[in-house]
Amino acid sequence: MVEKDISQAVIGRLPRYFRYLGMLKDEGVERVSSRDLSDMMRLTASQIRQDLNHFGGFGHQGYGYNVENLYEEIGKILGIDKEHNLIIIGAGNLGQALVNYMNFERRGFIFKGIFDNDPKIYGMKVRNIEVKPMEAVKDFIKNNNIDIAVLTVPKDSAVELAEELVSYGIKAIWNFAHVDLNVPSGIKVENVHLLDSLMKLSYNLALHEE
Amino acid sequence: MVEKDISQAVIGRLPRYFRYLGMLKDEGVERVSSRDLSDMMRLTASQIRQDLNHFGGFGHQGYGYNVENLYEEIGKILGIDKEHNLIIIGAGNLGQALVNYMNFERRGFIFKGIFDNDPKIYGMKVRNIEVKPMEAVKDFIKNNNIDIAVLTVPKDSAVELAEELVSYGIKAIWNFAHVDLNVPSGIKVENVHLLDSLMKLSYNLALHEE
DNA sequence: TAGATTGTTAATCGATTAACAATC
DNA sequence: TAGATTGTTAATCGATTAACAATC
Repeated sequence: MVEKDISQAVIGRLPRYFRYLGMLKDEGVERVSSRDLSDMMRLTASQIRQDLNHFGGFGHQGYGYNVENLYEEIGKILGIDKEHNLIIIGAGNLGQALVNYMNFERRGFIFKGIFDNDPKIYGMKVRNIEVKPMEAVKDFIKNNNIDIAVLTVPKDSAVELAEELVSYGIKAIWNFAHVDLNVPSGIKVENVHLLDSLMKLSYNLALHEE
Repeated sequence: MVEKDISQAVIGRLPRYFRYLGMLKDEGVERVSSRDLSDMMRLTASQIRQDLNHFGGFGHQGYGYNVENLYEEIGKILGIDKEHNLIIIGAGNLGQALVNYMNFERRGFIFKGIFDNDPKIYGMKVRNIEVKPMEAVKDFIKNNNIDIAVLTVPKDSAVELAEELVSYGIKAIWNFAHVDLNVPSGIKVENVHLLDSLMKLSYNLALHEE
């Protein structure tokens, strides 16, 4: 992977392309034109072609794109042709819900460990994974080839925990805590700020009310 | 609220402004300049001033912005000066986790009802709210002044359910199902596509690996 | 071959940044 | 008053859309 400097706007659309191509594949569709795909996805054919051509010429003139091939190529670009090992920090409701959600595993995101700092739940099992104390996380990362840490802890401890995880070699954090993490450049953070999302909905709702 | 045609890029930044202003308020800070705020938030002072001026001149020359005042104004813009009543469709792990998460309620997002189509869990209580059968949702919406429906159901039933909810008068949907809903214009949808988010992280991780 | 559709260049549109007069 | 900082206009940058020659 040497495609550099591709805007996050483009990258943000890739999973959606992937999803639509997966649907077409499941329907047994063999090829699709940028025009047809754009009709389905409600964006312009031009944008689709521009987006894809950041990564290579996957299409054929007069034919369009081979669905199965393009699906696979986007999968590779997204790095989900390989498995990823995850740990989750914070075994609360949300943490447990994520571990129990099977679709991540189907796409190669495998939960390997769950950690918490509440002794009352040490040993508790969530989908066959035992909750371990935070003290065990350092060795666990080293010994289990962990790529991604999922932070489902209260915001007050999140910033400090992120720094700790980075010091143990974690390169990517999926952050559900409602706070901006402060990590060195090179460490990838993807925020899921649920309250922010809900506020956006509230704004758009207020706009057309009354 | 008559501020129209403001780009979603701007709106997407409002909750973050709100969060930083809340922090400053809690620290007892009285005023802040766009410059100071931009240093904290790692964006340009120019952008902050442009963003805010979409909604009005909240600052004062030579002084900056009054923290408490700006915090309140942004709260109003986001529509969280009022309470919102929500129902949740799908009482699985994620649905339960959301209901149990107290921070939504603290911001005026109140879960009023939980619905599912699995008879085995009818009557089960999640934070004192009883899970009701889907058949009850129509009347519930009518009688309880519900603004927002939260969809935490498998993707296969989501599209149909969304249409049903719209027919009952729901104006906003917070969609956790991994599918694009098909609703009339005017109905607000905010998607939380967790798998897409994780894929973005995977992409960015792959980029700098090896 | 004729028709379809790509990849890519050029044109447009929109968002961000810079600059500065206004003014507290 | 002098200094600080806004609100706003102008300049720049980047992303999206349009157009079309290349070619399957």
